[in-house]
Amino acid sequence: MLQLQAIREHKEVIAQALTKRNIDASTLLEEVLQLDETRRSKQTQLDSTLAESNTLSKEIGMLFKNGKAAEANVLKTKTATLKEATKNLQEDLNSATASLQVLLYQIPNVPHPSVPAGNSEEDNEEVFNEGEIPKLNAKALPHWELAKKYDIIDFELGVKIAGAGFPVYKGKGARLQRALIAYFLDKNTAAGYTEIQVPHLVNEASGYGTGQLPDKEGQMYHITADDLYLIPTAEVPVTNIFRDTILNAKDFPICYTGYTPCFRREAGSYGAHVRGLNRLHQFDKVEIVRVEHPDNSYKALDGMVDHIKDILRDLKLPFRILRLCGGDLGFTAALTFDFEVYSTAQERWLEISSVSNFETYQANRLKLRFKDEKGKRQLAHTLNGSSLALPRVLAGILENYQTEDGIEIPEVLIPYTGFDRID
RNA sequence: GGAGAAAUGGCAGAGUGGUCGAAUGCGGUAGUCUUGAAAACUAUUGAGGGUCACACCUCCGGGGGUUCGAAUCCCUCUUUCUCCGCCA
Repeated sequence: MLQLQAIREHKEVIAQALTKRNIDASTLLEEVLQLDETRRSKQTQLDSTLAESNTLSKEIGMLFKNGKAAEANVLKTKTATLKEATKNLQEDLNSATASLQVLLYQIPNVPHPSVPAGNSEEDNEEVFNEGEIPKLNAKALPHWELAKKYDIIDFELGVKIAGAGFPVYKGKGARLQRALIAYFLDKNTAAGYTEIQVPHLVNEASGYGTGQLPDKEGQMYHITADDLYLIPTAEVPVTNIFRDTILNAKDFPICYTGYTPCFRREAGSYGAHVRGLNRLHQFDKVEIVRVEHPDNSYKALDGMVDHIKDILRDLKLPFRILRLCGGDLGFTAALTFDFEVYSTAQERWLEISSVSNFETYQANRLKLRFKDEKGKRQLAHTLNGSSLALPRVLAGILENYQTEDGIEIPEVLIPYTGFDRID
């Protein structure tokens, strides 16, 4: 959520920056300012009415104490009208505040100056590319066929138990999943991230805190009986640790990592690109989350990007990094780098990580602040990234490491799997 | 799931209808003293809105109500603790 003060001061600049997302927010911003104006004037009226009735109440108290009941009763009738006015003003104020909130929820984050203009993923800017794309033999298979051939992932069984998009991992497939999770967590903790385990279900306030609500309402599984949501990413519970908190400047940087399953309804997804592990309703992911001083957040973002590069080098997977264009940028992000691994058998790039700086957008909703050096409170910056999402890493490994008679295991994972090939 | 008790500032803890945004202690910050530190002493120390700055308004778990006036009374929800039941 954008800060009102920023909108008041830089309306034009913000509207201009939002055109990169291909939206014209100028009327919306104008409405926000007008509503804010209304809200403040109602607030002022309410305040002075309350002040008046507070004064009267005190006088009435004094009069009763001094035995002047008659005079007190005269004042009482006066407070009745004030009370009525208070009630109306309070209602006006509440409705102005609520409408303002609704409007603010509709405005996405302002893109960082480096974000390229563009409409779709076609316009994302490749900023880095590394690793040899292996030459596979003609009989190379996509991972869903490999999964069947070596009996390591059973998609049909998942359909029977839950539905499409809920695979069952078996034998070495299951072990490889566990190995990847353990390896990622070890790698992240070695880089200074503190490992935590968080709830996999969150309440509504948490959904609003990180911006999944109301924007992505239909994409989360909602348990109506208890009004809880299954998390679409660990970002939600981990970042919400800091909802309604005031940190000290010396607490930075705050670095957390956690493994969770992620649940996504993926309503509206279809087609060949959702085959196999490419798009699932439930998948595993290890996430990194940072809370930073505003002065340091972009340096932190670079650090996270470097960290993920390092993991992919370890795994010896060919990858590239994209700077997302305005049209492809998530609602809450100011700048996002996507990591993609090349799937040789599918002959396409698979997104395996997304690293973003949200600046104060989430912090404003979360009320995540810190006391700066002068003791003044200001909003912190939040960042997060996948480190990494399992299914497509698994797909990349299966496809790129396949040989005619088995699948090799990347060297760094062997201590975790306890085997060096699947055959 | 049943019965009972509770929820107050960073923490502990007073406050049962008016001058309470809230005693006191601890903690934090600044200062005095000291070569330095500790101790002691002094001052200061919650959040949000609003204002150029004041004023002013709101907040004692959340929501609603009674009252001229609510931390204090009533209703409701949530959470915590104790006992019983169940249980990985």
